[in-house]
Amino acid sequence: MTRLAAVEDVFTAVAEPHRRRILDLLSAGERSVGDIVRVIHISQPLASKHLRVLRDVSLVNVRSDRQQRFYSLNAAGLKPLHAWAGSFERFWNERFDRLDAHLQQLQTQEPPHD
Amino acid sequence: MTRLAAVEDVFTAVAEPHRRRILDLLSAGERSVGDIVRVIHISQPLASKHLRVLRDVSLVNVRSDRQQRFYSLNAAGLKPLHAWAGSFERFWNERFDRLDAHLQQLQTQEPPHD
DNA sequence: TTGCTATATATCCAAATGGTTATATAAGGG
DNA sequence: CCCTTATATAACCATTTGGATATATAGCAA
Repeated sequence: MTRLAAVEDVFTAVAEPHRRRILDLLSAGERSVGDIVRVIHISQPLASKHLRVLRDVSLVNVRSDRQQRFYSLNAAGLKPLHAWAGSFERFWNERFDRLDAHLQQLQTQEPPHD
Repeated sequence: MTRLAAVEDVFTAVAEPHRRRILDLLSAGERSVGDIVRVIHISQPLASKHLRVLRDVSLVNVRSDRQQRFYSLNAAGLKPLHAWAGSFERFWNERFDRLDAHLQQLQTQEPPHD
């Protein structure tokens, strides 16, 4: 494949544990590369590499200040992932059993007069 | 790493598009391997390979009937993924702005008498 | 200029991964 | 028994990937 769809890329980007930890960290606010290196305990080139991946799928943004690059979270990219996983919610959430039954009733039977 | 934690495995298992399509298919009910092959349009060995991965992370179950193996969804394994992505929900869901403010108020101020 | 700091990129490598083809296994039918 | 069907596994291959190491780039300070 020449170019993966952005949504698929998000799934693979998030499959890497270090990258998830970076996103978790950034959820508390923007961080410089040096900060990330110190907190996540990975080498600087590896951090840059992972940040590049996250940037390519638009999960993070960068801001330059002097020699530093401050990365910030762009969590909207996680929405499809959350939505996809959420489409299975009824399988583990009991509340949805009721809802499913209700929706099926609406589909099968006539609409209630009330 | 010798052995990945189950939760991490779920993230990587779900990163593969074919495997997501298999899970989507199984959400409608159990399917034999042959059914999956026909619907997803992949070779039989590849289907078995992907199903093995999904089984190893307990995202699917198998049932034997004569020569056939019927795979069914075990969606509970997706719960951590959904929860993780959901922890970022406030970044794209406006409702959570209100909720955040409310929770912070509860933390900061005294509990209401009512 | 030289040198220091912060970050990105290039290069390389071992391991993992998706995929194919061939083969094994197992269950039924003749 | 042989033959077909259904599925799993083995062997193999090309590509990707996480990671380390070395180098480049850019900003700033002396």
